[in-house]
Amino acid sequence: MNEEIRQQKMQNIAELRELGIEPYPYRFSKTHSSAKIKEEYDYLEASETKEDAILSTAGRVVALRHHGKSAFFVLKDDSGRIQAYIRKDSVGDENFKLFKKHISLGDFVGIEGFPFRTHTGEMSIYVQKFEILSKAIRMLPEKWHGLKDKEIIYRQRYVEMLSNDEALERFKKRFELLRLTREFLNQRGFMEVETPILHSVTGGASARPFITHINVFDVDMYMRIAEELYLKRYLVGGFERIYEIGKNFRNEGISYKHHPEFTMMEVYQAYADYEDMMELTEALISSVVEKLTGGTVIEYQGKEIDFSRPWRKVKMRDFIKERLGVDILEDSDEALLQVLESHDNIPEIKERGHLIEKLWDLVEDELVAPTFVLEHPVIISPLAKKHRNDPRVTERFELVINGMECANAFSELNDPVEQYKRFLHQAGLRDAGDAEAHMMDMDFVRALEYGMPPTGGLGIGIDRILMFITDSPNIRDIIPFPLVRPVSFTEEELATEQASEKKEE
RNA sequence: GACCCGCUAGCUCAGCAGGCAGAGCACUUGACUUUUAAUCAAGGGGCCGAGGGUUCGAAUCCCUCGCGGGUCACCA
Repeated sequence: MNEEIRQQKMQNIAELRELGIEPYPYRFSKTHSSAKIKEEYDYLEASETKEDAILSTAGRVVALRHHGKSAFFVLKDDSGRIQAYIRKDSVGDENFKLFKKHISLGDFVGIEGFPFRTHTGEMSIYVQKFEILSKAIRMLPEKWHGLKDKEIIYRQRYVEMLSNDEALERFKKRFELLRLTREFLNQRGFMEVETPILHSVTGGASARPFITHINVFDVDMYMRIAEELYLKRYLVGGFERIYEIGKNFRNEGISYKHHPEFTMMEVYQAYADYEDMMELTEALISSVVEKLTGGTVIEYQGKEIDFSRPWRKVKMRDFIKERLGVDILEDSDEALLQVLESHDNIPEIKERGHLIEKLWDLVEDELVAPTFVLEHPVIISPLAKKHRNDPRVTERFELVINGMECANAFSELNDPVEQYKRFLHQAGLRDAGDAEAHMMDMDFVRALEYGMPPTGGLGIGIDRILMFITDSPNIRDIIPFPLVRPVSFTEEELATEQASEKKEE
């Protein structure tokens, strides 16, 4: 970074200490957020003051305009921005000199004063006292264009948050979504539970896991790829309505819709089936979308997406047959492969399940509005119950929005013998080189042998839903601290080291 | 993993027929007591991502590497 500016900042801090002013003090009594001030004194007319309403607020200085014997500055806090006005005759000569010399863009400042509205109508605080709360050494990104460098945005998200107001709002929406989801489920009588993240056998999804090592047992373990199998153990144990919101880890590629570490919400309801889960999905997602965007029709990357209920339902078999002319239940492997070849989309593993998944991928993009895709074949659904009317398919659905899979649910398979057979088939695929096939989980089979009630289960990809709500083109935009390739910090260390030596002097 | 694009001041970006490294904001100094992308005057600031090559001369052309972005492939 700019060494000259850094030196100036360090010099500035040293001077403050000489004046007996601590640049990093301990606390400040903040009575009002910026938003609260604007709300509470909204009635003030232009040029009107409210001198008897002494209040205090604090935030980061994000704009500063000196005018000789007065100055305007803007404090940013987590509710917004508020302008402050300071003048020589309001704080005294000494304090004003201190302000001019030692308050810079980027610093945290606490102020006390009263609200007023300027001639031009801007709600402001007339500063009577101010206090340095934390000095910044680094310079803020440009005020007008904001921060645009994707590398800084992803690697130093805090810089994006502090400089681009939109970023703070985007992440507030993320946590608001989590809050609303919990509220919705709690209201329906679901209890939030937790399951392990370190698994000796991991399952519940088709994915490559991360491998880690536990020293006390001296064995490798997996980071979970799904919460599913442990949540169902709760059902065996006697819980009836549970959910978990947590991180899953999949050691696979990164794309605009894939991130190795992502947030999944899974819900399980005893005595329910996939139809009930469909109702739950529709109700939950349309409710949070409406609360967070203010409507049921959203604009996503210039495209209109309508979340109004009820959502469209298509059977996987029918949709593929309609678009590609091939029947995934009746036609031979060769016939399926032929269609894939004609679309230049040949899977590495030529097993029937993979062929079906590949065929689906070809048509999935056509679904823009939220659509339930129903009745996946048994072969690609090792944890779902067979359909009550057709043993070739399962009672399962996936929710597709704008070509992206956002939820997955089924009437949970609870027949232990059947589950064992399904695992065996998957184990066969693993042996044949499919690294994403499910692992045999004998403890889970044993759990089912004790009896699990008929259960509806549902998983929702929280990040993807959030992409639509915030109109974000890339999943990394709504993951606060996305995975980045590690880099060295030699330059940063050197600069800080020099500063620390200077401080010792 | 393959292909394409990018990397120049703290930030946003020019400069790429090869010829002294630029602007705006930010920073420093000064003026200014209702500004809001404040204004005015003066000034400082660069390993042009790294390394190698071509050339009298490279930010600019070529090669290798690093980091990032996008598209495709695998995956939710």
